[in-house]
Amino acid sequence: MEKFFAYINQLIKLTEESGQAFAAALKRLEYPKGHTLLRPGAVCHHFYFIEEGLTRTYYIKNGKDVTDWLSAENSIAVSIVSFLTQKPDIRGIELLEPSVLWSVSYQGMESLYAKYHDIERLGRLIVNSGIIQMQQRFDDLHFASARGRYHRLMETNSSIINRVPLGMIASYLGITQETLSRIRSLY
Amino acid sequence: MEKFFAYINQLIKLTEESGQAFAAALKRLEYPKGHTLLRPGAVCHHFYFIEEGLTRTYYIKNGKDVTDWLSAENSIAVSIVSFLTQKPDIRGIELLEPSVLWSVSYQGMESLYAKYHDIERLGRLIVNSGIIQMQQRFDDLHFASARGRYHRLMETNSSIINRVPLGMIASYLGITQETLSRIRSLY
DNA sequence: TTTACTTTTTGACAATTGTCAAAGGAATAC
DNA sequence: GTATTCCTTTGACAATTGTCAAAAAGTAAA
Repeated sequence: MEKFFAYINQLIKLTEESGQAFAAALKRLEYPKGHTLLRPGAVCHHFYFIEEGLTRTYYIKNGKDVTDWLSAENSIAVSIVSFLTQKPDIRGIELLEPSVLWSVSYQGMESLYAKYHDIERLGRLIVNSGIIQMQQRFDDLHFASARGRYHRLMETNSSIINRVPLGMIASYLGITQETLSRIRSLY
Repeated sequence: MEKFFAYINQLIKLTEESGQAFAAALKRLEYPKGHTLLRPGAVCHHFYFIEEGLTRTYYIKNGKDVTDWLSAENSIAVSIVSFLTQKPDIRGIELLEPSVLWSVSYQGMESLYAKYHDIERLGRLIVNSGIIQMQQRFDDLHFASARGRYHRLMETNSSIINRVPLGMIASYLGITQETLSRIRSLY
């Protein structure tokens, strides 16, 4: 739990009371590789802080498996639109490694938001950082060649690349596995 | 101002006091076509609600002008990452039509957040809707052909398409103007 | 080890999209 | 109304990436 609170403390210092209320809303989870956190087509009722491990958010498009997002230690895994709207989404979440997670429910967050101003602020700041991450991802994807996208990912997330099968990296970058394999063979 | 409050009321009902404080932080602006709201490379100190008109967020990449976002009446124009981080960003914002805007400063929002819990919630909900929009845009761009992206834009934003030069639509979709022109000639 | 399964690479070819150049059109200013 | 500028289309060709198929390499289980 300290890891999660270290993450939160980067965003805001909660009061003693808020911090305890927040801690009470957390649930520790431990699952093996391959475990499904969210079934595709379901509503995302929780978000997960990853203390240890690796998760993949994905969906099936035209019969093909597409990796939408990868989250490792000290970051958050969630099907963000489904969580915010509490509506079903095609995205599912699975574990690529055995993981230790802290889950927080949508209802739990709503209760905390209503009761504690500073947790409402925390929620806002978490979504802020989500927007910043999405914008960076978007910029990478928008105007760069397949090779450029791969090399940029190498620079910024090389540790994750070696923990994930090539096909998943390829669809994450918006290219085919064959193209990525060829890019890698060239340098 | 009613238009802006109608927009806000879809997200949350502010208290009388909060509503008045928020209203006091608004500034009405009226500018001609071509006016620059934010210079590329500067820090985005304000966001703008568009009562009437059309704005374009753009940046220069490899010497080419890239349209990043288009916002029309009843929506918000902002260089989101720069606004949230208060750091410079390559994005600029300009008016594509004479426009009536309501601006809110970063500092103004911070003061309101600190004082009013419900405005902090409003801020969170506005960012939520921003992330949902970005995700939709991202999904469109990630796995669809140039033609598919154009047709989807036609379905969802046909009104904007006819108000914006083709080259700007093309870079918004991540394709060249020539390719878009050819797509359109085919149906 | 042997087998079965998954992941990665390679080849041949097709489809999509980009680049460069030039010509039409449309809008605006004088 | 003509000139000027901006916007859009078209052509020819090149570059990038995708598709389909198969082989090779790596991993895990029996």
